[in-house]
Amino acid sequence: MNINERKLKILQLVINDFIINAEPVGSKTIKEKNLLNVSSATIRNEMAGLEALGYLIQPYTSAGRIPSELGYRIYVDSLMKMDVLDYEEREIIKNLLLNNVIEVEDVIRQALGILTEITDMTTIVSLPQFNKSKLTNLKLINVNNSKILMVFISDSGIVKNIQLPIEGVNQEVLDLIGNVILKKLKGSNISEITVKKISNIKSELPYFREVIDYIIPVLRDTLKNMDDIDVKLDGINKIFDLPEFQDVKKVKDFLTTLEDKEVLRNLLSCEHDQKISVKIGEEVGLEEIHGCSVISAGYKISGVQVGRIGIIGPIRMNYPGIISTINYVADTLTEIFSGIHL
Amino acid sequence: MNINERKLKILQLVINDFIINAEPVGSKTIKEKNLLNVSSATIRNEMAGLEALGYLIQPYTSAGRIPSELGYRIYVDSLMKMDVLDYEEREIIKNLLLNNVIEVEDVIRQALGILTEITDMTTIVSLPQFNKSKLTNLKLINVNNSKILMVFISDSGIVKNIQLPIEGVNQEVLDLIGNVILKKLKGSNISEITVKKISNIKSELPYFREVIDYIIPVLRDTLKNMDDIDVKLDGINKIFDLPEFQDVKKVKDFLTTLEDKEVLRNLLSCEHDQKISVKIGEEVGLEEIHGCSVISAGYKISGVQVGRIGIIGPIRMNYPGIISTINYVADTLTEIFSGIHL
DNA sequence: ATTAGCACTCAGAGGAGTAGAGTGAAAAAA
DNA sequence: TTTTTTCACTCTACTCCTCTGAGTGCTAAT
Repeated sequence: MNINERKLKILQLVINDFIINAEPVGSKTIKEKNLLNVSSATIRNEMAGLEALGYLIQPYTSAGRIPSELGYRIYVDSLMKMDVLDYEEREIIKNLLLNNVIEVEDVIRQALGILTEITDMTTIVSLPQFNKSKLTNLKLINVNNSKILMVFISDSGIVKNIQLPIEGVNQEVLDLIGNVILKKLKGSNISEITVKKISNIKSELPYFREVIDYIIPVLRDTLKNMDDIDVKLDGINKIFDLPEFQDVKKVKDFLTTLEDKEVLRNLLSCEHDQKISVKIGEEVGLEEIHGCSVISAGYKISGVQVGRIGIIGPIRMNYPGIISTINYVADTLTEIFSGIHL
Repeated sequence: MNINERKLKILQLVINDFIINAEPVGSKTIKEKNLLNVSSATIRNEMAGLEALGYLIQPYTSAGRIPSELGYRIYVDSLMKMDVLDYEEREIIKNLLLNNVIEVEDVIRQALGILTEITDMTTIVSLPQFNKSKLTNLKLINVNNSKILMVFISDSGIVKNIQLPIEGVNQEVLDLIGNVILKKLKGSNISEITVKKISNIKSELPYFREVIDYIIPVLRDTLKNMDDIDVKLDGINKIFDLPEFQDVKKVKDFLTTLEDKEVLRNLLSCEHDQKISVKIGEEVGLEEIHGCSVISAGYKISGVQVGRIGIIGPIRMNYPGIISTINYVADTLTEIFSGIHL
């Protein structure tokens, strides 16, 4: 059995139909689209061929066909016609995102919300990795007699707070210590701030040893912990409207699995930081989640891909439309983060 | 038809059984508990009486009875035997909470997680209202040439950051301005920082007018927006294990409704800031949520009730056990927030 | 006032029957 | 050889029916 133009055309029609109706597609349905001037019997023969090739699946004898994961792969790689977002849609997205361009995290959260509304899918985003950026400012602030606040600021405009329990150090001393630490570390790539570099600070601060001895290990641990990429989720209840999630067990599995941030990171991860990644079914690579696809696109801050934004939904989804939307949202994020310097 | 001891005893037994088994309770089941030396026929008569009084409901002819909301109300108010948490359970809760006593928000989040695990219910908490506390420190920090960061610290140890887009103001100037604003507002109750009070600051800062003119309205707006109580949710997927949520529509309604923070605030609100609040069924007062009860307890920071922690679940729940757990968790929060001064 | 006895009710499970969508394959047509 | 017509066949989903069992309410006896 070999593949041919007509088979591919039929595969495309079956997938297009199944994406909309979520029900097995029969030869008669394809015939009625009037795009192939052949009878339903011919289509049946071709469909049997596509099944033998592994692109279609028959749920049971005498049902129509549904696409296999391999079928979707072919579809995504070579059959689907990419949508181009029309001007209005692009303007809507851009304007909504430009609404709030002060804090990186807020812009991203906004983008996630917009993507949820447009795609009607559950959306995921990974926030910029703090440790990929450079430290530009650091402050120690007295909270009260028993606690100080450390504020880190990176060149990508991300702010991190850490509170440390330290007894009675006044603000002047904190400013002094803070300035010495900052002078030593300013401009360093955060992931490159090593134990050695930090230990050097000590030699420059002969006073307030007890405070320094306390702060430095905390600083080190904190920077180490920033390795974890933070991930956000939105639109989980979009799945309730999908026929794929009409039984409670499926919903439970889906929601329970997505509670784990490690899982979310995994969903968004992809080889070589590709711009667009489309994982279909088993390619998603999580044992807990079956029958889902993940589409994501990377966004950049100062030319470096620092995070990804995407969606997760049933394998049956509008790939071309969703890919273009995600792509545009990611591009707009990149544009906002580079144009207006945050 | 009048109420009597035996009827109340039967009501109690029916509710205790229904809480566990989630199925209509028949006269035979009650008889087999061997706590009443009467026949099932007598129990049937009494149950018919309880139904006439509105405490029990028969889902259909020839089914057992289930408690009505009124029945649960009587149960909670006077029939149930309050559990006392045993020593071990108290120790577990306390130790888990003492694990992390640096930031108020982290402790509360931890408490929420613990409550979810112990009660197997969806949990809700309202974070301390920033505007009920006093401003103790304020810093302006240069993020980069186009942005500054304002850090507010309150006496309850809560920290808020706001980023403002302001061009090229150097750190010395920011320190100066920050100090003047702080001197003027330090110790003020945040909700009492009025427009007038803020405007007074201007007169003390004859220099850097353009920066001041920009910062002051932002400061005012920010403080005004802090009125919103922030609310957190945990354990939403606990509902999947409950027989009450075995159809997708119910799950959808539940989850969709709880997405709205305003709804969550409503769930936790109660008259006169009672220590413990038990809202049963319709008393929950939300049109969108039926068949649920909400139990919550207030916690304090420096003697003032600043937030509440609680659970939401089906009306059929283990009231005595859950009430004592929530009560203990809230007390422990209060203790942590007062003992170790944050 | 309580209980035993009994006829009655109703949800839910299981089974039979039916409709309809869709197939595969043989035979006819192109 | 390829395509189409035709038709028997398959399988799900739905409806209708019956049967079972839990639980009731009522009556008469204790």
